Amino acid sequence: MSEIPKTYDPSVVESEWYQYWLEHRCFVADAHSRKPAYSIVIPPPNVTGILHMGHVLNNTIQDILARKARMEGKEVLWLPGTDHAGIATQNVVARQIKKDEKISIRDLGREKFLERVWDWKNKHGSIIIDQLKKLGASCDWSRERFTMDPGYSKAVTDTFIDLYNKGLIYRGKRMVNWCPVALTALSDEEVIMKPQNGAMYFFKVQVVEEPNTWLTIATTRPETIPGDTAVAVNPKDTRYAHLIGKHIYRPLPTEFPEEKKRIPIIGDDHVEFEFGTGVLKVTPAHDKADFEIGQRHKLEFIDVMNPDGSMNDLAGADLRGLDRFKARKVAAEKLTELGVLEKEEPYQNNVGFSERADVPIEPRLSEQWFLKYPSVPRSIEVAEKGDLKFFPERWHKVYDHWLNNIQDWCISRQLWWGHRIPVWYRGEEVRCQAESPGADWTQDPDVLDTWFSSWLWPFATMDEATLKKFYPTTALVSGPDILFFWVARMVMAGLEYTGQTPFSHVYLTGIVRDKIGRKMSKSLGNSPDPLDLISKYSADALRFGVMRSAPLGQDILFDEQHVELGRNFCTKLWNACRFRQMHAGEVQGEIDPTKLTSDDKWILLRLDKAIAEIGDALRDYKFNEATSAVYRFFWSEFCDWYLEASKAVLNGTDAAQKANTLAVLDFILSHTLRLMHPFLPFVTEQLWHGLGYNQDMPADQGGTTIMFAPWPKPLGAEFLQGYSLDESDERFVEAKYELVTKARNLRREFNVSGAKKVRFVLRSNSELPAYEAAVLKLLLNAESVDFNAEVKKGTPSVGTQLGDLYLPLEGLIDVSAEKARLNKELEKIDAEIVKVQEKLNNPSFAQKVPANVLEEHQKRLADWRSKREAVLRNLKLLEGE
RNA sequence: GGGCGCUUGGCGCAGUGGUUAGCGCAUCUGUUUUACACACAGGUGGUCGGGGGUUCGAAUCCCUCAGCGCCCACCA
Repeated sequence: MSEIPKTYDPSVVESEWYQYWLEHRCFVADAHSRKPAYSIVIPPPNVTGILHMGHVLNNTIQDILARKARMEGKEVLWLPGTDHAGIATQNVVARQIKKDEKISIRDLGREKFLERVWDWKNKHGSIIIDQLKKLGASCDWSRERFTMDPGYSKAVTDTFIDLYNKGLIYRGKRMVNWCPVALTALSDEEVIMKPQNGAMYFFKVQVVEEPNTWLTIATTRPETIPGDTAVAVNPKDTRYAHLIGKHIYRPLPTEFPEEKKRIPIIGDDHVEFEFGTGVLKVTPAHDKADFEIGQRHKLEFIDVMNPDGSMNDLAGADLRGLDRFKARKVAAEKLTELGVLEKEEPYQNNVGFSERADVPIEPRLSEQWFLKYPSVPRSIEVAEKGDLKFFPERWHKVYDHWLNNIQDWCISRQLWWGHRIPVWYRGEEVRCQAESPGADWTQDPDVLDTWFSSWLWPFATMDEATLKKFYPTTALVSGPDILFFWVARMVMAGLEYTGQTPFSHVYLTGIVRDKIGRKMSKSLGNSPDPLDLISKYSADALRFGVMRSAPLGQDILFDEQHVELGRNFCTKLWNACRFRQMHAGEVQGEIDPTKLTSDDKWILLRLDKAIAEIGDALRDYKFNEATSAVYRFFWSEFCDWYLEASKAVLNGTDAAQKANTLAVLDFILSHTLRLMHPFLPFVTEQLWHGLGYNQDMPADQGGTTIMFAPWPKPLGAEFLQGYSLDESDERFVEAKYELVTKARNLRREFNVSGAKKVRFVLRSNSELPAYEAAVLKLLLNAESVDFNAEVKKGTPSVGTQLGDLYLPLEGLIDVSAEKARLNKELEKIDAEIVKVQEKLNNPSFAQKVPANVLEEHQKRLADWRSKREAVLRNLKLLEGE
């Protein structure tokens, strides 16, 4: 046992213990262990990323699960790593190069650029890993993986080849979400719909065959008119149905000859009667729905834009070279000049934005690789059958809905940073294989969507032995924002390639928001730097604060005050342990059951309850409940009551009794530290050693580190019986504490300072044992507690379950005031009695209510009545002689 | 348009049919009492978004309205 210093300096302690754990290989998972396995794979953060509050939440939860599992005797693997994050990383490095060297990456060339990205990765890639270490994450760093590691990359390539050979991957010219800034295709999931304020343009077109007939078309995108290859109406729409088969002249580009502007009027069910004018311009190359109409009617596809979103030659002389937004305005002007623009109305619609570049995506026809998702029915089935469970459960529905409506996944990206598509071309020949078939073959220039690699994460990260021991993993902890991107896809890949769901529990955290509910973001500047919080309050404090405010799957409104609370809690723990140590003595061994005081029994029972509660809460992933239970037990029950009561013995003279109380204190503290360790790994480790609890333990049971000390189990019937702990002890002690609270209230009401030692009188039928009297005296800060002594008329009093308590006050007695006070009290009690009685008098209540509820109500009534009697007794005393 | 979540004291949340609706923060009062002022003791403050229903009994179940938020969806 080393001496616990007066103040706790987390900054030193935390880094020392982390180093210690690393040196003792505490986080390393043994694939050949005989212990039952518990495994988690980390959601790999972006290599370019820095730790934010979402990571703190996510990884604290995983760490809690991992640490608890270790203490429960499991062989734990928490597998860490990072994601190459294609677009994000490419952007970051490209921007840096542009800034430093004023050159674009195209100038640099593919090979050179990739070298730069690797340089960047090697230089900065460990930042977020180091930050996780600061947080206390107990990951097995010896197994750290990166999605572009050679082995991992091979898995990605092999997967592609396999799915290709199965006919699930195909190449096709289709409508994709095109990001005009990143110049790449995106998956549907990477598109974010945002309401935009734009305009609806109404323009008219002349029917070729009926020059007197004009149709009015509504559009938000007049710049795409040069790409229109038909006009569509609903065949059931009587206003227009007769025109199907005829033609109109497309107004743009103006300089085109008439025959080039002549486009058909077609009938298609997709057109809504009510919307706009009921006439739809069809632009198959620039709109997903129009593309489908185009296919149905074998229309021409005219692409009028360049990849960067500017207009090309086909858009005509007026628009050529203009940016799409500028072109929209110019197109509207042209329509006005032609005299065909009827009106322009403000209009709000949803526009898809590129997640990364935050610009409107362009639906664009392009040649891409697509994947028909594998193992979809089984993915739905495993969740239905409960082999895959969601916490909270409601996410199952969301998962299910997505799987039932998925479209093929566009997996190719026009980027350089990522896994190259393993497809080779020679003229018309195509081959899908890892290595080049020969010198005259060229590889597909595209890379794969980052998620096409991360969906293999739970198994592609593991070697054979590790897989055998730790796969499938136990739990996955993720934010709900990547449920589709990552979680669902991992299930599919897992089922397809391992035949098993890669994890059986999915815990979806809330999203961390600021205290007024906004999403944390760099641009708002409302995201605190977790490292600042750690250096200000400690990692333990940060973890505790975040956990305490993280209800099951609800969004978390982050407030620094939570962290402050966490720090205060650590300090409280520190001081309570110091208190134990100040009362000297070596760690006490066994508790002598015959020497237990009522308070000892009470706190042991409370501990038992807390252990059960914390265990249950953690089993259900209710981290805030677990944290609250820890908090309540330790602070409100142990510190506020037991510790204070224990001073009656510790400051006394009975050495044997003292030793027993110290043994109880050690028992409680040892359990408490272990219960807290998953939440507060550092301070608990420090105190575990500081109090010497490691000394009697075998090395793998907490002798070296609290990390492997056994996780507390409920004490069990045998223990409770052996120590003769039962409800009567609980009731008595609670009555005692109730008396103390009431007495303190009495002081308050009569302005008697809590610091002043005063005399109390307790009048009761049964005498209190000396120990109880001593505890009362201490808790009441009394000069004495006189049993059944005489009190003067008008002495303030309060009725308790242990008797009537009086606070004799010389010279301060005011009979009428006291009478008024008691009468007021009486009124309150009477009201309660009426309430309960009314319930009990209701005949259907007595009939229908279960026996225990009835009993409870009767007990309550008796309780109120005895309180009433106490007040009446005292009133009588006031009036009497 | 569909789905989901939320609405409890000033703020953030617990409580999902049965004690006097809890907790933390904030606030007010008192206390520097040898574990802790990052503390201790005590207090003020809510009838549980509105309305209706089921029930002996509802914050808790059902219906409905309203507000906030999220997700999904090819209405130009």
